[in-house]
Amino acid sequence: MHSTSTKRPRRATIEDVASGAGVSVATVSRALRGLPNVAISTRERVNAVAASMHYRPDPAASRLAAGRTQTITVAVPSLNGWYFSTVVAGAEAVCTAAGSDFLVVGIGSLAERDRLLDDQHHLERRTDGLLFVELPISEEEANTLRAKGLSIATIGPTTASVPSLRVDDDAVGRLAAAHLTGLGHRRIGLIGGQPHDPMSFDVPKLRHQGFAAGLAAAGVRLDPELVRAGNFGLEGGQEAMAYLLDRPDPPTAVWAMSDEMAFGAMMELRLRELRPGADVAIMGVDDHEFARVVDLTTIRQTVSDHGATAARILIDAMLDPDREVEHLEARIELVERATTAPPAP
Amino acid sequence: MHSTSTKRPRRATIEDVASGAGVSVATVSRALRGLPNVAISTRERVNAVAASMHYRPDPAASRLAAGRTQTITVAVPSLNGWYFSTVVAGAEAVCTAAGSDFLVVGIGSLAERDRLLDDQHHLERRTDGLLFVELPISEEEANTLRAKGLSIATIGPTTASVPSLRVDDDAVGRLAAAHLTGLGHRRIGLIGGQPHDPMSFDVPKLRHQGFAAGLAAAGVRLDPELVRAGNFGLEGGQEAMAYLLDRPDPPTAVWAMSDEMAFGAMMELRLRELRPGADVAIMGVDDHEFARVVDLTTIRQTVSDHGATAARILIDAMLDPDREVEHLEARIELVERATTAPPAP
DNA sequence: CCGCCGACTGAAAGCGCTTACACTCGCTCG
DNA sequence: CGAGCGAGTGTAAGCGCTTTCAGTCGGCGG
Repeated sequence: MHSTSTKRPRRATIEDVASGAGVSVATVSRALRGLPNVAISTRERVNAVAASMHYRPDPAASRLAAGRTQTITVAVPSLNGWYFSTVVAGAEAVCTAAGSDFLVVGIGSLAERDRLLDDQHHLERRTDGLLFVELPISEEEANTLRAKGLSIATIGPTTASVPSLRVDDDAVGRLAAAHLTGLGHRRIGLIGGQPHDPMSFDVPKLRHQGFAAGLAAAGVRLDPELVRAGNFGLEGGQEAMAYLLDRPDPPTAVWAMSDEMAFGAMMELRLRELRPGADVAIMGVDDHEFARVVDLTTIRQTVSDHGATAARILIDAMLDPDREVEHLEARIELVERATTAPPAP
Repeated sequence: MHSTSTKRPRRATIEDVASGAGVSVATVSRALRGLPNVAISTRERVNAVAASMHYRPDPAASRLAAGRTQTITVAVPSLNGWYFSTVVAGAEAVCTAAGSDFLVVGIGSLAERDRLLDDQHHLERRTDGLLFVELPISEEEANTLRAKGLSIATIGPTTASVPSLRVDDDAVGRLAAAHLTGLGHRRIGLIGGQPHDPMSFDVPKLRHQGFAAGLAAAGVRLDPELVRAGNFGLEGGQEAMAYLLDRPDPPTAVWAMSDEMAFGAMMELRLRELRPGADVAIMGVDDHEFARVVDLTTIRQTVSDHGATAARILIDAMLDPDREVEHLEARIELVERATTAPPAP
């Protein structure tokens, strides 16, 4: 028991299977992958022998020989944060189930995104498909990637030639506006994302637009004084709420563009001993798992499905490159809870 | 513009670089990987040529030839849930920075875990290192994996021969007990994880033990009547709290083994119009991002570091197989907030 | 009865790297 | 002054698959 250099038994190769089954390696390769032109009897024999040997094709070898990697990569701004990790979880399940390896690369900044795209040689022979989560891709970048043989899809930002899953952010804004005005609020604040956040420029803008339009439809004006942007996390929401409450004529209702921001806003309310709903109506977007915990009114997105659906679209596109480009739209739904109520009289 | 069969330019290979630099492919390979026995001048020339050609070694080819994959795989029970996604995020950052591909595989059940380990041929030539998050590994399984040439590390469950990062769950329990008894509570409840949850059997058990011991040290008995287990999420916590409050002699303070469970417990309090802190003291573990939102007293773990640190340990072990097995212990720290207070008089 | 076709199989040429081994020098050392 | 040595380089043999191409063979139409 003092030899550390135990030579481990060679793992079965395709040749072992071939000789075991009395056929050539070519036939084994075909049989195992379910290609046509293999006699049933041969196929069965090969499968049996392979199984008995616990044979697994070496991924590196087949990648090298076939030029396909059986790998899908998801590029995501961050793995922290409920939204992203949930999306990734959904995608992982689908990709793994489809027999692909699932690679994750975190893109923390626009610079990293550019590096990834710029240096496409890094990706080129490393992955077959690329799923961009909330990362905008230009037509041109898409073309370059496709020219390298990569399939792509996006969640969030939409590019005409790239299959995508998006949320109708304009509709989200309108829905929020309708709910709040429906309750009778007239003085309404908005907590948004950084309008200049280069990572997801569209979302805040569209939601803002839709919200303003929705208010207008109810005869309410969105006072620019009551619009405050911050980062999409807790801090951003808290800071923005503090700002709004400090206005000379503060809002009676506030919509935050994400539940996490709404949570932050609620923290600020608590600090000031104001009650959500009773003193200030507050609502978010996402139906984050914890929205229930604090009884937050919100607009539900089925985020886990987002990842799964987008992965599905991507895989479809990989299987059939001639398939028409799919642009799906995710469902949204108002969830009324305790943090919104008619304004205090 | 009607030809879809644009043949893309061949990507540069090591041979292109070799002829470009006027050396053999062997020398290019050595130069690019920083191996010794390459003249400085040669190395520089090769690097320059490679850079000018945007050359990247084909990962599949080098994997096949070298037998190393430059890939680290993290096996995690789920990507949903704050704890796991945070750990994974930490590990991703380190692995990517170290130049490894980062593969994620979700292990939703014990059966899947067994499949993964059983069918080790699946992993064998697919990854160099394996990080198990909250997945127990036996000595024997560890040996088999090592025999296949895989390096391993764990977060959570500890196996003697496997580098690991763990939390002293006994100490966690004692810390919680000390805090609650210090406030003057005597009738104290415990919301735990499934004792039979095969995925992470140790954690609930050890925390339970430590908690009981901590109470005992303060002269308080842990009434079995006031111990209730559920799953580690919101629902589990809510259900358990409901159960505890329905006891004939309900507790004045409750410790939940995770913040998520504590949040669930707080939901139940709200349903019954009881105030956390004032009516029932409640505390958790993790310092989940939202603990601040609801002002929850908790025991902080630096979860993001967990992933990063464990990845670091794994990489170290891979680089130097003879290195002594590291067993690190994560820091814990009491964070006092508003949900714990002395018992109502 | 013969040629042709389609179903099936095998031989062999890679895929783009790594690495053992052999080799060439210009020096140092005895 | 020759053997020996080490630094630097090249040659070539794989790594374990996939895929093209060239068959082989039995059956069927003419």
